[in-house]
Amino acid sequence: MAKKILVIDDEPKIVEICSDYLHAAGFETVTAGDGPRGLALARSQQPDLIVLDLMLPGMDGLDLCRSLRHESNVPIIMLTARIEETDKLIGLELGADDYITKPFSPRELVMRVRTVLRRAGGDPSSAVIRAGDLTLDRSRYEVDLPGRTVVLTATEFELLATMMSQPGRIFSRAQLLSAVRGVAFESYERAIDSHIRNLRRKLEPGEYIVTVHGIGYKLEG
Amino acid sequence: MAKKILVIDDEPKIVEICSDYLHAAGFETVTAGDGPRGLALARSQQPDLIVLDLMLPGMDGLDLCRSLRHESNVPIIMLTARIEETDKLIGLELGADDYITKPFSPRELVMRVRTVLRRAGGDPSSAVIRAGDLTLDRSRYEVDLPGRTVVLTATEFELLATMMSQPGRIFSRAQLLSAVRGVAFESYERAIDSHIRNLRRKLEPGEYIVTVHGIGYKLEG
DNA sequence: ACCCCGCCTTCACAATTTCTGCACATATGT
DNA sequence: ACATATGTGCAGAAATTGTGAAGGCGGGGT
Repeated sequence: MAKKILVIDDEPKIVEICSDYLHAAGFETVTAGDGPRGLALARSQQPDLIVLDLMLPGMDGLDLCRSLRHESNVPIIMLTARIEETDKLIGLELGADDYITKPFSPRELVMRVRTVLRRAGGDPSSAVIRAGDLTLDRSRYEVDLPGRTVVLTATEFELLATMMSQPGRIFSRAQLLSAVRGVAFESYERAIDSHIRNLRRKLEPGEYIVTVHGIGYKLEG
Repeated sequence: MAKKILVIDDEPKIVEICSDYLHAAGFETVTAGDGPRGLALARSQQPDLIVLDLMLPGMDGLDLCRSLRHESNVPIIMLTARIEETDKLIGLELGADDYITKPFSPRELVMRVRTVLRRAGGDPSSAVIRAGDLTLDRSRYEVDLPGRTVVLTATEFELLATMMSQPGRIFSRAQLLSAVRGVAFESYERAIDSHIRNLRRKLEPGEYIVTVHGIGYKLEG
């Protein structure tokens, strides 16, 4: 299946060129000319990668990048006008996966897109997972939320990690159970309810876990 | 002076990507495509840090990791395949300084390399590790804490040194055992419990060692 | 060679933490 | 209002860790 790339830039020319070359390289593309529309498309289209201009009218690319990072782990390639800005980007630890300085050749763009996709494409379980203002660190077995660190039990931790790996996706109790206890584990599915409750209590007053009546649970997203 | 990084992986593309980004980040790099060559380079080049793929032709990455550990204290970052659902502790069983799951982003690699180097950096000449209140002196097999000096046994010392090398990071019993006994010695994992207990008693009344139920132990931090 | 002593390992059992299963109260959707 | 699904409190079950004690092994001294 073709990977979907979202291109966000205020210069129609740039957008068109990027889109054309990415198409030619076998990618599906979606485009936006400003920040707000880009953010909306990122949410509705769930692209596999985003190419984002640093300078945008209406919403700064920097803010947009930060917003996007809060909701998903989608790979982002930043387009920057100057080399100096590049240093800032790295220094700020924006969370972009790569950057390209303008002017750039379309060939280079395609190459970078392929490269980033190859190594960042859908990795559900790295040591650190972020979703919204939750940050989960496997190597420390801790979850940070604004202002404090929460200690979770192993089961609660795996439960949260599973949901955080794909914010917004709905998981059935059976799926959550197998994620926590390994495959084919016969048990009372509603034991999950108890763990969800304990998790919610520890995450208070935040409302992170959403109940989907009749289906299961999901992380807000 | 630029730090020298040795990258060992059988996939030329991976090696190239790592090498490029490390170069861009100001490191000097040396590369090897298989285990034996990697071991030889580690000996002849004496790199400041090694990035090592877990899966290698000719010589398993894990064996190589152990061999390297026997000869020097060079920091090692392991590259591992995607974590299986059932194997939530794969990262803890490696006995390396850190690990990264593939696919990974270049910023993540560079960040981890910097972190590990900073951790291991200190002054190589004085075998002293500090973490919070604790100061550990390898040349004397002693630990200083506020107000007094405690004498430890060899096992207790290595145990504490391992945890102090990365405060806050969790270590499984298996990992602590291999850190203390060199390799993954087949032995009763809960022997670690006894040493932890003895360590705690000697460190009283401080609460330095934290139990993470179902996972292992870690140093506060 | 023999004994003593410190250290590591192992075991059995107690203490503690976490998980599961229920019963019943609430909430949701038709 | 009815049928179904979810939230909650709790107690027993299950799993994990803490602890004290005993045995093994090896080094040093006699």
